[in-house]
Amino acid sequence: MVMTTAAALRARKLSQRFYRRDPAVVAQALLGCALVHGERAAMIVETEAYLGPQDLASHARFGPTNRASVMFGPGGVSYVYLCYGVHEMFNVVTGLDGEASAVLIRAAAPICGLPDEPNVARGPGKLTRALALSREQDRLRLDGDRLFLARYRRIAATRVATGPRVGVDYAGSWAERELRFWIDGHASVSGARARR
DNA sequence: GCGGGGATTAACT
DNA sequence: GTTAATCCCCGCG
Repeated sequence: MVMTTAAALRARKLSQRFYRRDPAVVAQALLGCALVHGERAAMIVETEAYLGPQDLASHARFGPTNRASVMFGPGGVSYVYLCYGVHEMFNVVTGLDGEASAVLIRAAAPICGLPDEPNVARGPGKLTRALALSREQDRLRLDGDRLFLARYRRIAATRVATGPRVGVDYAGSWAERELRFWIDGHASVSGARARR
């Protein structure tokens, strides 16, 4: 078996069209896809959808602010921000221009260019660290040469689990919506507050 | 300007 | 289970 490289994944890059759909649809479709940054690549195993200004868990709830205005543009672009003054979070903007939706990438399994340990990118903060993603990668097209997503593994619908999003208890009834998606039983899915 | 708090993590008790 | 780390965004005045 030949080791997959970041260069080999380039041929399977996702098009801009992929992202211009409903964030919950994109969140599920991203499971099993590869997130590639330079020579590093990991398979996405956990995502969350954020629906728009009406979603009280989303940064879009404040409108098109300096930080989050990229969410209001067309999909296929990165949104990276600093959380708790400590961790950077990597998001994929989705939908059409004017629809402020996005998908948070919460966990991934190593493919190449990073330590082959199931926990190295388990959790959104650890994922950005493992893939060397930071706010320098904010607002970049996701079909670039160094930063892109690609088809990698096909995940059967029966292997996809859903549940409430993590860390958004302040969002009232929006906290209960099942907008978190993960590959059931995968060792790289974040576990701490996985279930409620 | 000021103050509150957060899409987290690791290291404690 | 609890908490520190650490910063900048956002709302308000």
